Amino acid sequence: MRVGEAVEEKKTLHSLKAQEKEARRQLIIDAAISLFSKRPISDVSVRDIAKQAEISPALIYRHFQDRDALFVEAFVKKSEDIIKGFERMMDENGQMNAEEVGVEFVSYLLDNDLFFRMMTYFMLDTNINEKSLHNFNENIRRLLGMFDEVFKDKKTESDIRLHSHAFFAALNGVLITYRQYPGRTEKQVREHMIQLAKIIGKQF
Amino acid sequence: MRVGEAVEEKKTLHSLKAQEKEARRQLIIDAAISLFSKRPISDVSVRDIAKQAEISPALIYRHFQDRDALFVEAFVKKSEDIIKGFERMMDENGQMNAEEVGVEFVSYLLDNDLFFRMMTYFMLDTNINEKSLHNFNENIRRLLGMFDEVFKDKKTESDIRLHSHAFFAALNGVLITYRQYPGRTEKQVREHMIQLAKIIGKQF
DNA sequence: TGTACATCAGTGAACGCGCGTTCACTGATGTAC
DNA sequence: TGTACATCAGTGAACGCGCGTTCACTGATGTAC
Repeated sequence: MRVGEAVEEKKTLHSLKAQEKEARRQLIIDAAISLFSKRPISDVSVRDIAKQAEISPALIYRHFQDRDALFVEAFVKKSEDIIKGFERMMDENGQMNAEEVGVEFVSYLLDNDLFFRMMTYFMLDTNINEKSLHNFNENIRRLLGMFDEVFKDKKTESDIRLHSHAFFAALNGVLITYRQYPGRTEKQVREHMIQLAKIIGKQF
Repeated sequence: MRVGEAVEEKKTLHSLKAQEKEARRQLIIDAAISLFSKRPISDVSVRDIAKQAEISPALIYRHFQDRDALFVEAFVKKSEDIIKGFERMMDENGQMNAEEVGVEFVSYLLDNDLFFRMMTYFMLDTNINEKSLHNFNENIRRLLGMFDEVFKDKKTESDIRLHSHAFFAALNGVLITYRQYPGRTEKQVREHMIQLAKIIGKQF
């Protein structure tokens, strides 16, 4: 039994260690996210992140292969948080029609504008590794699942997913296209986007 | 009269000079565009552009205030070219309904993918000066004008522009959202986007 | 027509900087006997 | 229980590089008298 106990304890110690390591990893990722929220992603350096996390830059390379790997993990984690937040909001609101969902979606993503800043940043040139990409796609699929709910009574089975795709893309387009509307205040931009979301929602 | 002639000649010489200068400017801009087409915009340096234009890097600063000014001019020029190309295509095709326009738009911008790469690049952090922004907006307005044509019989006056905005944004969204569809070939992505453009076109 | 001077496109090399990443080391903790 | 050794998180400084931009200069062309 003693041998068994020893092994048990060793396992626990090891897993505690692993947990600590994971926690430190997350601290680094959180530091990155915090900086991404404050300024353009391309202006954030490894040194900046180390400083924010109050560690040496060298330590980052004990947790991540390179700068890109850290950036991608931060992106995937923050996306997940944002999508989960939207999910929670949808649950609270209960059943909604397309117009209402559209308005909620646009409004929520205007409040969480890092989502699109990250999306566009990573679309431009970064190569995302298999595992992170899979993780990210899982989140997007959940998001599309929420859109499916809207159409589930009105369309035939095979059309549902296609309409979700189209609706989702259309709302993304509103958010991206009018982001920097010249000569309009932030509030006016928001109102215009919501108006467009309503128009699109009505059609679907 | 002699004096008058002299002035006339001087003017001409001066304007010839100015034309030459403008031509050299355009060569630099074209070199930039040519590199943007080949690789990620953020990977293109002033030295690269100088090399492509077969001039010294220092000369670029005799024509442009700084790197960003050159990048923005290249962006505005190429956007204009692409939008003009679309305009020409629309003219050739004659009157079209929303579904047809949607498919043409998506298809054309897939062939000219630099447009969205530039759009997203410049949306992220670059500050565009007043004059260039004005120029760019003029082009976008012409584009929206083409969309107006689609709705001009079906909607009331005040609704036309709003519907153009919504339709334009929705199609942009399709192009941006499914750009990097995991596990699909370029051809499959194109087909999916066109399918979505049709769905959106039908609703409008 | 000839000459002194001004202008300006154009250059290659250098400046100064910040970046991602690695090096060589420290010191705390765990392990084996 | 004490001691020698292994492991590994963590560090500050350094490496090497490429960037945007400027410097100090050249040489061709135009201008004035």
